[in-house]
Amino acid sequence: MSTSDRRSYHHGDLRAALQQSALQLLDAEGVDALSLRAVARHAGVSPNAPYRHYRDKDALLAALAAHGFTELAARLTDAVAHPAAPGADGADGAELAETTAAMARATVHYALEHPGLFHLMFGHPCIGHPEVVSASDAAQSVVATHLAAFVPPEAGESLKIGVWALVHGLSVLLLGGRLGALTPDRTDSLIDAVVHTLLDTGAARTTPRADR
Amino acid sequence: MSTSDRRSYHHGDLRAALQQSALQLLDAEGVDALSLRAVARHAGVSPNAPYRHYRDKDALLAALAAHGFTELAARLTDAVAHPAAPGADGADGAELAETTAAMARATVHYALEHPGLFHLMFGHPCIGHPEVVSASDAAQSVVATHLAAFVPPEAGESLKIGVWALVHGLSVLLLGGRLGALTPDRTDSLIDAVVHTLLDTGAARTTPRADR
DNA sequence: CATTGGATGTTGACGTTGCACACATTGTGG
DNA sequence: CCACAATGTGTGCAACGTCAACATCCAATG
Repeated sequence: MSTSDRRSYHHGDLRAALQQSALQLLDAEGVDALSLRAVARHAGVSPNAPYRHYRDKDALLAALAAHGFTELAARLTDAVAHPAAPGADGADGAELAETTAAMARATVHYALEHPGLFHLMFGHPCIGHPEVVSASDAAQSVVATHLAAFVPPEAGESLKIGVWALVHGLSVLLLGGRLGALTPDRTDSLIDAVVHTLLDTGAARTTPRADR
Repeated sequence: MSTSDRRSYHHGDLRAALQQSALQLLDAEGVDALSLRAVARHAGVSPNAPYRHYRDKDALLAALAAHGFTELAARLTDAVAHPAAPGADGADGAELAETTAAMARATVHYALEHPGLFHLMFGHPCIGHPEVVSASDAAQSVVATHLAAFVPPEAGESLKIGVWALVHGLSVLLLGGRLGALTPDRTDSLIDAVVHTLLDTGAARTTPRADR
């Protein structure tokens, strides 16, 4: 079978299998091409089997989106925990920009890795589901936490929103492939350049870092 | 009939009527609730009439999206042409932030006015349509033009991408209603605060040459 | 052990959708 | 005046989401 062998009439853990199948199809075929029936087919069960585990199609999509946000949050914390930045100039005042760039890179990578999922997470309107909202809030709070170290709580709210918006906007732009096809390296340096152009030099430095 | 009286077998300008009906339904019911048949119904014609004017459903959606980008571009130029900014005098170095905030406000307003359309413009993957791409590029170039006055062409690319990403991210965030329900006034001041937090003390002052 | 009940998967059906085909109606150029 | 291309209609089909009824299995109870 596509995902795992079915022992008999009962499938050991259909819920997880459906989620897995849905994720594969989502990133392979796109959001709107994802049909509940196709998911069931891929999992090797009848078209109506999913209804024993999800109330309707939106419930499945919501579960996928929530999973995506949780995974994104993990990526974000990882990205900040051990930075992949080459120069390692972390000591001076550009830490804010560097942290932001790291989170932007992580988000964009995740978006490019899972385009269908990402589009579902941010694009689908039916995702007012509370499950999704809380997962999304958790991811956002990761950003807020990492940002809080650099600014007074006064401006923290604006910064948080701005950075989250910037990161998300960059992801969408790059996902759309509108900025030309880029190698992963070029993508990273583009992200760095954009982030630094916007908010470098804020507190400490006064000259934009113009590399390249 | 819903839109206009049909004189007889032939409808004077079905193409435009369909577009109009589709726009109404789009913002009323949401993107995925929009069916070609519903559009035809709303326009008072048979389910297959649209196929004489649009190759398929995606073609209709693409036309709508392109229309949206064109209208957005117009709003952007308007917003910068006669700024609605309150006490802010534009003579000092904060012009960049003020211009950006104006464009962000215009975009967010447009997004909140036409949520369905906006979601289609940025969310729908089937919009690789060349018609949409060129309209989107036109809108983006409006942003680039207004930004070019404040920075050297060197950093212009990064700034353009960053501002476009920021504006789009803010729109999505506010469209999603994730930041709490806001009055229009509160929305505007939130946008201003975010944009200034990101740009004011940073990029604006770092470019000493306010050329020309 | 046998029974039985709830959880899980299946089958059939209904209404809706996007789209392809053949057909009807029109006003317009020869 | 009339054929013809443009435009709208009708019918049909496969796929979809979802509901209702049925089948099958595991597990607890006697």
